[in-house]
Amino acid sequence: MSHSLGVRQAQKQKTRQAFLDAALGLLAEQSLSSLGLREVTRAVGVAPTAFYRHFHSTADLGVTLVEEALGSLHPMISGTVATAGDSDERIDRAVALIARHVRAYPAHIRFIARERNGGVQQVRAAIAEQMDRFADEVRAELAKQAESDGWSDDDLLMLAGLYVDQMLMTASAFLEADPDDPDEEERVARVARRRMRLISIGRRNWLG
Amino acid sequence: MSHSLGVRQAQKQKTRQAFLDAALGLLAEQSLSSLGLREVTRAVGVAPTAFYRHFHSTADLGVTLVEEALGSLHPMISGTVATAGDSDERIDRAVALIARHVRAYPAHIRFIARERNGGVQQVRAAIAEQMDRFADEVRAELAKQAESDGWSDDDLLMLAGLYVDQMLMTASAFLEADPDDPDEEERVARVARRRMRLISIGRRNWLG
DNA sequence: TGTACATCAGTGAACGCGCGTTCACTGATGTAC
DNA sequence: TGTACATCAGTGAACGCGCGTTCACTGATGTAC
Repeated sequence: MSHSLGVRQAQKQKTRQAFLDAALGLLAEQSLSSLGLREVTRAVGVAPTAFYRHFHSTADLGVTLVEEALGSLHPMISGTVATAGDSDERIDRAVALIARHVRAYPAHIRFIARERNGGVQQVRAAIAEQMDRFADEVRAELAKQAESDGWSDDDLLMLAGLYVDQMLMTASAFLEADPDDPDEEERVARVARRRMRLISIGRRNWLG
Repeated sequence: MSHSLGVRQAQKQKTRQAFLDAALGLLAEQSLSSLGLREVTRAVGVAPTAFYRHFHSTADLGVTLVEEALGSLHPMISGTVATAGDSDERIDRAVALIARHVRAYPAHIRFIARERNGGVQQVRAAIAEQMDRFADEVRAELAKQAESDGWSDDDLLMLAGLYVDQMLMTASAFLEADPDDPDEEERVARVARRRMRLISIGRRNWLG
């Protein structure tokens, strides 16, 4: 068989991914600024010095994790926006979509929520940049909808930012909920739906 | 003169406060989970062992900082809610109040925003508890307003939580703004005002 | 007021430990001919 | 296809350092009489 990558490159990528996965796992219980290089290599099962073949520092690894985590968030957000109109049924589906994503990628959500205001400036900057990009994509998506007639781009961006922040907060709230207690999850979902509904009502009556 | 506290107790309190102040200063640039006990004692100018006369651990110190920081947030939040009605003028005043508070206590805001999702579970729990109390107070305040006729307590709590989250996000956004660039600050304020206005419109038309 | 004893906030030496980083290395993979 | 050399991901020993925590201590403050 023919590979685009040689054996060596493939193995390197595999190790690199093992670093990212191990770090994400460790970050469930601590923040990036207290994550040690040796701790990560121990979890992967390689010598501490191997770390330097892939990253300059744990901050550098953190920036890479931002790309990965926000990459997984992307379909969740665009899916939610495409889904979320004003009808209650569409809001229900949007919130269910968020809940499903949180169950699929809890570590990603936790990482982004934590490090968005965390102690590592490079990572904060990377997250802020990606969130701004998300907001702009959501703005473009909203602009296509009929409800946005008469809205300035600036106002749409404001609304988009509100949606994005709200989604991340909802996702973060789902994380806190005990996965074995469906009641608790449903309570989070109910609040999220009503918040979204209130924002939708605000949107519908904006300038009007 | 007669004191309620002896010289010894007064000195102890002074040192304790010095620990809290030093820690808060150090936490401008890092998160609690990476804050070292020796780092704090060095900043205060006492021996490392003196720390144990006041706190069990840096996590314990963090919980105390939560009380202090959210104590300072309290007037900001109740002031904002009392101020914030639906009129544009009242929203302007509420946002200006937040901006003023951020300039007065930037370290408190940064600490709460960072540690709300941070790596120290005890501190996260303490913040969550206080934020829930805030939301409940805001709910009680909202209940007194005429606009809340026909609202269930549950819906009011949802709205209160939305307000509280929004205030913290606004405060956090002001923090990012370069204090020497009034344009940047004004941009943050404009977005915050419009978000609040949209929420107010949603409130006014809720169930209606 | 004066004396004798108790308290306790802050000290300073000592400890074992894990950290990040350096360095020269090994041996499998890749390349040129 | 076979050979000789280059590359480079991962190794393992070594380093100096700052960490959290222990312990017995000191000396100013507090209390009892």
